[in-house]
Amino acid sequence: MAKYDGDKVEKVRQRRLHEEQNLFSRLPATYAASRKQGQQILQRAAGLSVVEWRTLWDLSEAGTLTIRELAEIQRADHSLLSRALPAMQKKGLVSMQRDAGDGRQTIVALTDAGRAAYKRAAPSMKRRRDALREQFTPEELTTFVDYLDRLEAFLRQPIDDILYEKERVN
Amino acid sequence: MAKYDGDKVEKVRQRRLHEEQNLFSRLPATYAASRKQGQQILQRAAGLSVVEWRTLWDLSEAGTLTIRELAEIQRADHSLLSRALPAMQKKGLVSMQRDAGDGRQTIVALTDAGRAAYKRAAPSMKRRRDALREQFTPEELTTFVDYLDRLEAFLRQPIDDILYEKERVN
DNA sequence: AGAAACTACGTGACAAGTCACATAATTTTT
DNA sequence: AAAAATTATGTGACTTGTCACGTAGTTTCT
Repeated sequence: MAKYDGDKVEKVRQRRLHEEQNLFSRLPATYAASRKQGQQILQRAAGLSVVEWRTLWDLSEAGTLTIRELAEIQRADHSLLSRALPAMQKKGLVSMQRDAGDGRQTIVALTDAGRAAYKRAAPSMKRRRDALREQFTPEELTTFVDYLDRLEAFLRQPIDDILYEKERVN
Repeated sequence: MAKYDGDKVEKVRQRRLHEEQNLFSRLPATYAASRKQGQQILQRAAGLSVVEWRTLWDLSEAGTLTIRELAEIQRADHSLLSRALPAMQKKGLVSMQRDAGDGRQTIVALTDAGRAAYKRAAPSMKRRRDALREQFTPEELTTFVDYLDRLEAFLRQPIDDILYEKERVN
């Protein structure tokens, strides 16, 4: 005895369809899917979290880095790293030591275990990036990144510039 | 006495540049910026959170909805709504009642206060959407959403399809 | 040199998501 | 009709991310 309210179903469909065209509502869902997929792959391949993976990758590519540098590369707040790193150290993935030259900084370096974990995860992550390249042409990817660039620039504007744009002298 | 390690600076720059082209690493930062901007506007305009705003908007457009329907429209997990709604009820923004017809469901409806809060926030949010349309042409926006569509479809694939694609019989 | 300003990091509090699992109500099967 | 499967919701635990603020170390200014 399905009490089917066709009108209601249609309303939901309409609303969902409408949201489908809204960039601001698509972005969270797309990112959430990305994060979830990344988490699954990393968990399975090497028992790593996304933040851990990014950190190992950056250290592999750029050598030792400070917390601030890691945060800058990852476009994230330093506090995220500040919290994740001690745990990574405890797991033996990285070493941390105060910079002798500048006592404020902490120098983070890969350990052998960190390098090994990176190597366990890297092939799967590479396969994922390769698979993405099968879905988009190089031109599309370039355009996509360009759109994200422009969107991010827009989003990082002071909100007054957006809300009271007419008063801007531009 | 700036101990300037030019080589190191260059490494960081290189690494950041590299990440700049990586969709998987741009997405989190772009989304974070979007969320932050939305939070600021909503907080200032009506003291609302993003989840609250979405919910008020959906209810305004589609009438009363169940928790599942709200989650579906928002492409989010039902638990997010399940947690947010009681607080919204306490604030007087929505009413919740068990569906008499199907005792599993909860019917969520706007209250007058909810409608008022929606009306306070809506103009700013509309201005933001309008401002976005000044940054992208309609064609670009369509393409952008299409890319997000395709990316999301890719991301929601079972990870085995991605990691062992060669074995797929497709 | 001492004061003032700046920088790096740690940490508490919160928002927005996810998953897994429990429970109760409904629907489908046998 | 009873059993089995499905569905809607609630809830604990966790990840990723933000901000604000405190503290300590460095740099700049006077």
